[in-house]
Amino acid sequence: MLNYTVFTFKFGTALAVYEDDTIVYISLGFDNQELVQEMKSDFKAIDEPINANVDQKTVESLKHYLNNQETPQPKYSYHLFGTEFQRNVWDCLIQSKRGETFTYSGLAEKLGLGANSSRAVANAVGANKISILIPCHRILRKDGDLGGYRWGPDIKRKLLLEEAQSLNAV
DNA sequence: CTTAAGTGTCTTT
DNA sequence: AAAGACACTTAAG
Repeated sequence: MLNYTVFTFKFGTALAVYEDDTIVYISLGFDNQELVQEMKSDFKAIDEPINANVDQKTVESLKHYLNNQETPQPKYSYHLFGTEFQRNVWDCLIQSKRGETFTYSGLAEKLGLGANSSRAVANAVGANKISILIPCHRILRKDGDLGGYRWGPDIKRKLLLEEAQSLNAV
């Protein structure tokens, strides 16, 4: 049974969908209604009903993670909806460390696709439904631009800034 | 600076 | 099966 919950965190509002302790979806934003709406349209292909019951333990640990940005937590198992290609791309990101950054073309090469299929990779990256846990904010354009971010460039910038700072602090 | 072409995958006809 | 959309990149005006 899927559940979802909306809560605030350091950079705004987050909506998480989970089943037991498996995180399935996280989106970020600033407006609760918008987040719920977006989530519902993202899950239109899924028949299962979504309740607003809150598993307090899951939510607390998730909040803690979002606020502290510690290294990926093994206790989360991710169920990733998506094609094999998309999961390959996402896996690359999940295995990345804090402070690490990529370009789309670099990621494409890493996947054995050749540097000019960057657009395909970008497409797959953009399709991810679990913000932060899939650190798609660590991807920058090759020309140095921030690039796009599904949940808003502001949040992306803040995340990168914080990761860079925490890296320097160590 | 701007424009255009190349590129692979996904979504929608 | 085909067309269009993309969180891109590179090269050429």
